[in-house]
Amino acid sequence: MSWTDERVELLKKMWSEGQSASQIAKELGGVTRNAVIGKVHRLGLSNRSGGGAPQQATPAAAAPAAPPKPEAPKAKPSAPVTPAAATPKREAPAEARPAAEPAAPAAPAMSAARRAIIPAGQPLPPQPSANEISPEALAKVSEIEKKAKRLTLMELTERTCKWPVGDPATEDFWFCGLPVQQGKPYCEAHVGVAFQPMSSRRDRKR
DNA sequence: CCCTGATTCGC
DNA sequence: GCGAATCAGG
Repeated sequence: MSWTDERVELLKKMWSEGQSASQIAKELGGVTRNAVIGKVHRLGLSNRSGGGAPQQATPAAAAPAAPPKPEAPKAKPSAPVTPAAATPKREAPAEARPAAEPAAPAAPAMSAARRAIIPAGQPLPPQPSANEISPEALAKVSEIEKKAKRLTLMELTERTCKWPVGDPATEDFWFCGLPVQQGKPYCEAHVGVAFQPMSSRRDRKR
């Protein structure tokens, strides 16, 4: 693979968006994160500042080269607003057993998809959910989504949060990807809304 | 251990 | 110019 114009463009775009070198490498394909970092430096844009600097820059970095930033702060269209913050709460699986957890990501993702067939982008509140997740947990989730790695299904590993965000039927769909909590399939924030203690349903008339 | 970016240096 | 190896850090 070589650094074609298109690839460089994507690199620039992603880098200024705050994506990590490894994520960019995955997206580009055919290159390692080292290659990406190397290119970033050769392009002289190690200074990420194009609208927002959310990452965690290395404090000890005396970069002598700090050329002007030609990249204009292109408005990031990605939907920061996600109904998913409230969406998945409905299917929050109240699992009490810390054992076996099959295809965790598929479950919530799919169920969200089938219902999304109706309205896309509108809150889908029907469905009398019989559980209330602490507002704190939900707030935490919407916040965490800003820092999410936004991985694709293929990029998920055993230690990346598999919480789905967005509508699987659209481009705006990804998995959290943040570091999972010990043994769980989700990150801390998502574990909070995914695993509910058995409650609010003392009457399990069946 | 997982991850991050920074730098070096043979190619 | 490129990027693996390495370094330094969280």
